[in-house]
Parts: sequence; C-alpha cells; structure tokens
Amino acid sequence: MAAASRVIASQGLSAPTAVIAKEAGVSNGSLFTYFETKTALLNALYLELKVDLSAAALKGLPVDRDIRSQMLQLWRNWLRWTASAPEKRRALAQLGVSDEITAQTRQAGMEATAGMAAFIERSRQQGPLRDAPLGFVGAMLSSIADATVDFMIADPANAEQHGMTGFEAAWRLLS
Amino acid sequence: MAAASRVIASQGLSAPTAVIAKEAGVSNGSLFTYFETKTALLNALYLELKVDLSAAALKGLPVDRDIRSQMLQLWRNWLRWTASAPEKRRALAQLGVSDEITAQTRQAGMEATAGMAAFIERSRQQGPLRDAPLGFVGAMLSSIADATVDFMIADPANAEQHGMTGFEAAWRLLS
Amino acid sequence: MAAASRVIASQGLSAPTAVIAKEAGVSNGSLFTYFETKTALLNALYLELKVDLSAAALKGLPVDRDIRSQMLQLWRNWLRWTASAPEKRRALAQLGVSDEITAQTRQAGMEATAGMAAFIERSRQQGPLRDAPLGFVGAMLSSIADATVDFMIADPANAEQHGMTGFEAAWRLLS
Amino acid sequence: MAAASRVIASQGLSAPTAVIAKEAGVSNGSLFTYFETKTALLNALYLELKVDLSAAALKGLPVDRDIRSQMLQLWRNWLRWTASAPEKRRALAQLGVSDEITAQTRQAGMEATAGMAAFIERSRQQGPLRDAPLGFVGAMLSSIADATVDFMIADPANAEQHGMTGFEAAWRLLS
DNA sequence: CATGAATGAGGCTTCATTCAT
DNA sequence: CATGAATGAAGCCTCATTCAT
Repeated sequence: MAAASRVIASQGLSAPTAVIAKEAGVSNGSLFTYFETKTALLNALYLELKVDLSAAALKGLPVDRDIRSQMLQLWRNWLRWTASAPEKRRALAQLGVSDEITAQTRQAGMEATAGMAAFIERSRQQGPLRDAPLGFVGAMLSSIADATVDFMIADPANAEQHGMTGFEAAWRLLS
Repeated sequence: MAAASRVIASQGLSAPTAVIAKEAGVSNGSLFTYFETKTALLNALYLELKVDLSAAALKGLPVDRDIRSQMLQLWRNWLRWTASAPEKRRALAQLGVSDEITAQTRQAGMEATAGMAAFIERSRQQGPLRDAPLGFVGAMLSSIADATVDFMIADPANAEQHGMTGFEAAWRLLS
Repeated sequence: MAAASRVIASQGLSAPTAVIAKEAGVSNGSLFTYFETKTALLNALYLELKVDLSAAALKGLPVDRDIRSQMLQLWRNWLRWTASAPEKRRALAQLGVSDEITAQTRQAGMEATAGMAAFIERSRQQGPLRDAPLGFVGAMLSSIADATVDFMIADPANAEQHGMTGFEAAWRLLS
Repeated sequence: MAAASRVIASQGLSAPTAVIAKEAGVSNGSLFTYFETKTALLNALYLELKVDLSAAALKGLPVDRDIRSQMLQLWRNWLRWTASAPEKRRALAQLGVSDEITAQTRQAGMEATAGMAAFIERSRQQGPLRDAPLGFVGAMLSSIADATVDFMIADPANAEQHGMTGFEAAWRLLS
C-alpha cells in the first residue's frame, strides 16, 4: 500500500503493477493474491489515504480550548501530513479525479472523514457558510489546504507564513 | 480538440487515440499529422481549455460598475462556462493533475489566464489576502469555483443558490 | 534464437517479431521477456552466430599435421557450417551490414572469433600478407568463404570443386 | 537518386520515403510519380550504383601499358570511388543483401559491370583462378576491395598502404 | 500461499501509398 | 505533373492477469 503510494506518486496511475509489487518487495503475482484487480488496489489505496489523512488531522486536538485553536491545530496537522508525505498527497490527488474510483469508494471516503466533517460542522456554526451543504464547505477547505501546501512546497522559505495565510483564508470561510 | 475533450471527459486520460480520432471524424493516423504524440495533444488541449475558460470568464464585464459587480459577473461567466461545457471541465480537471502536462505548458497556462489574474489582483487590493502570492489566491478561487460547480451539477434544483454561496465564499477571501 | 535465424533468413531483418515468436513457439509478448527490444534480439543473434561459426570452424583440427592441412580442415568446417545452416549464414549476412548492430556487439563478435584469428595469424606467418592488419586478412578470408559458398549453393553439382577453388584462393593469400 | 543514396546510407533501407523525398527537394507524392513503389526505387538505385561504380572503375585505364598496370589503375579507381562516395558504398552494401532487390535487377547489375568483368577475365588468363567461374572471381575481388576500403576508412593515416596491400592480395588471385 | 514466466489483447506510432486540388 | 494531407494497415512494445511449480 505504501509502495503503491510511492510508485503512483512518481509514475502516475498508469504505473505497472509489476513496479508496485517490486517496490513492495513481493512478487508480481502475489499482488493479485491480495487485490483481485488493479482497480481494487487503487480503490483500497484511495480509502486508506483518506483514513490516514483524517486520523492525522484529528490527532491531539486541544479539546479544552476554543474552537479556533482546535481548528488551527487541525489545520497544522493537515498541512504536516500533506507536507511530510508528499507522495501520499500526489497519489490522492490523482486518485481523486480518476474514474477508476467507484462511487461506492468515494462514499466510503466521505465516511472515513466523518470525524473531520463533524469538526468542520461545529466550526462553521456561526459563520457565513452555516447553511451551505457540509460537503461543499469541506471541498472548499480541502482545496484551500491543497493550494496552501502547493505554495509551501514551492517556496519552503516562507512555508510557515503560507501556512498561516491558508488558515486565515479557511477560517474566514468558517467564522 | 473538441473531440478530445469529449472523449477524455468520458473515458479519462487513458482514452485510446483511436477513439479520439474516430470521434473527431478523422483517421487514426491523421491525428499524428497534427500532434506529434499523444502527450503533445494533451498539452495542447490543456492550453486551449485554459485560454477558452479565461476568455469566457472575462467576456462582457461591466467595467463601469463597482469591482464587486464585475467580479460577480466574472464568477457567473466562469460557472456558466463550466456548467455548459462539463466535458471540458472534466478534461481540464484530469489534465491538471496529470504528469503528462509539462511545466512549460503549465507556465503557458498561467500566462493564458493573466487577464483573470489581473482582475483578481484588483479585487483583493483591500482584502485579507492582499499580501499573499497572487497564484495562491488564484488557486483558492479556482478550487472554490470547482467545488461550486460540483454542487450545482449534483443538485441542479438549487444551482443558483449554490452559485451564490460560492461567490460569497470567494468574495470573502478577496474583500 | 534458432527461430529468429530462420525467419530473418527468409524474410529479412524487417521480419515482424510476431512471426519470430510464432516460429519459436512462444507468445508475442514472451519474446520481450528475454529480449528488451527487437534490436537487442538482433544483436544477441549476431553474436551467437559468430560464436557458433567460430566453434564449428575450429572443431577437430588435426593439430599434429602441417599448418596447411589444418587450415584446409578449418576451411572445410567453415564451408560445412555455412552450407548446412544456410539460414544462419543468410541471417549473419544481413546482420553484418545492418546498423542495428552496435559497435560494441561487433567488437564482441571479433573477440568471439579470436580462436580463428589466432589460427589465421599462424598461417600467414610466412605469407605475403604477413604485415597486414590481422582483421584485414580475416575480412578477406571471410568474404572469400562467402563467395565460395554462394557458388557451392548455386551450383551444387560442382560444390566440391568450388570449395577447393576457394581454398586455393584463400591459401594463396596466406602462404 | 543521389538523395536516396545519402538517406539510405545514414538511415538504412527502412528510411521513410518521405525523408528521401525531402532530401531530394520534392514533395512526398512526387516520388511516386517516378517510382511506382519504394521497392522500384531501391532496385533502380541498386542498378545506378552498379553502373556508376563500373564507369568510375574503367575510367582512364592506360590501355597501352601492361595488364598489371591497368589493373592497378582500375583498383585505384575503385577505391577512389568507394572512398569518395561512402554513402553510395554503404547504400550499395545494404541493397546487396536486401531481398527487395529482385533477381532480375541483380542480373542487370551483372551486365552493368560487364566491362569490369571482361577486364578481370583478361587479367586472370594465366592465373590460378583461370578455370573458376568468372562471377566467383569477381565476387572475391569485390569483397577484397570492400575490406580494403573498410581499413582505409578506419585507419586513414595508412590508407595508401592498405590500398596497396589490398591490391597485392587481389593480384595474387589473378596472376 | 509465493513466485515469476507466459500470455495476448491493446495501445501508440510509423509510413507507403493515394488522390483531390 | 506537383503537392501534401489523409489513410489505415501493420509493427513494436506494455502490462494486467493467470497458473504451474
């Protein structure tokens, strides 16, 4: 799975299963013992990355402090995950627009990020987007985070600053 | 080119060149008279879509009115283009994350959307993101627009409302 | 490899890999498990034929007899190989002038025939070409052998006689 | 025709007709006004090169001098032609082993070199190969010339010397 | 259950040849 | 007769998947 992330990040979704297997240190054929088809592998990977991201984002939130502080922490977690595992992020970006990922998997992905969704729900309670569909808000935040990380990576010297700019933008949509 | 948009939108980037050629009503081989490789075709398509989008967005802005009104018009143009040519949008989404698109092409794509960029620059003059890199702001707006259209398409009954919600969010980042 | 010889002999270097694979009794794709590209296959074939020829030529030389007798035996061996495996010879002729064969492969081919070269070296010790580059002499002998076999094949009735004529010519260059 | 020589010399027999046409400064299609097929072009080229070589070889022979002197001149002519038009020689080498060249064309090629053949006939009158088929002797001489030029090209510093070595070898077969 | 060679369908690309202009 | 775009058959090669060991 980790191997798949790496290979897909560097070679795209059309990366041969043989390469993924090799990167994983197993044989060509073994891969198909665990995943019926390549599509199944991609779907499983998509889901895992979603779960991974969600878990990372929600880790260690300061539950005893105000909601903005918690959201800031979540934001930092999110950026850290993305920045520290760029191959996962790249893979997720590719998988997100692929038509290999079934509607069912996407649905499961939504559920996997339910924890984050709930948190966003609380955050926007009093904000301007309080009446918009939750998924809509989530999509916006997600893409702001993506854009943020893009700039952090492209301009590492000002990474911290870009991170805060992104947060300000995100928070402006919520409160 | 239009054929390529359609085919890629429905089959993804891995759509056979043979299918694209057929959709375009030319022979398999003719395609390679105009595009050296499939990658060249994809790059050209990416660029054309960018130009197309930009031209559509900037059309008929009420230059004699206040900046918010102009931005609203731009926003509507944008959404209209996206909504009325869903296959172009899907194609652009796929191309955007593909590693077939060269850095050079992406650069040209940026330049093609310079008109929009200039407009965004004016709009954010007094806003919270006035000091952020312009490309950063552009990326955020672009992805908010994408998310907006996603919801307009998924829930056509409330399309107009979603469109305005998206605009409010966008405008909040600018002013 | 043998299949490749046969197919190339009858269809030339442009023989489809599919045909070679079929002749070899393996699938189209399997061919590329063993040879990265068609060019690699051709190079390997060239080398094998060179080695094959050299081994055949040097087999059973009467080391206890005078040098002319030994050379005669070598000559007979050579002609026998060429005559008994005409497809190998034809293939080798085509490969020899092809620009698919790399300089490196040609070099290796030289080394493969070092045994014969050493023998020629001894034979020409007292002859008129004693000071010419060894490769030069080898090339001449090789082409005389080729011409000889051409005539043996074209006029089988006098094959033996042609063979001896060829040898006399060759020997005249050596002694 | 000259264009074809050049292109084939540098790209091999599989050189596209389009490239040949371009090199010749005519359009793609015009080529087929003059040559029914590519094969026809190759056959015509083969023949022309044969004629060309023969004419060059026979030019300015010192008819009033002894046969060896004349043969030496022929040899020099031959080498000069080969060395001064390496692309023609390479093309001829490729064409010679190609199965695109019909038996009929080869026959015509033989006739085109009848002048040289007659000369060789006279030269070998008293020599060891006086009873061998004429074509056999011609083939040997031709390949000795080829080998000679190979070495002249590979080692230009000693070109003159290699040329004489080749001649001595050739003459030894004749007288 | 692991292995990795074998499979063959399918994709991209080339190119000889045609033909409307 | 020149042009060069159009054609589509054919070739090389890739790769998901299978299966005997």
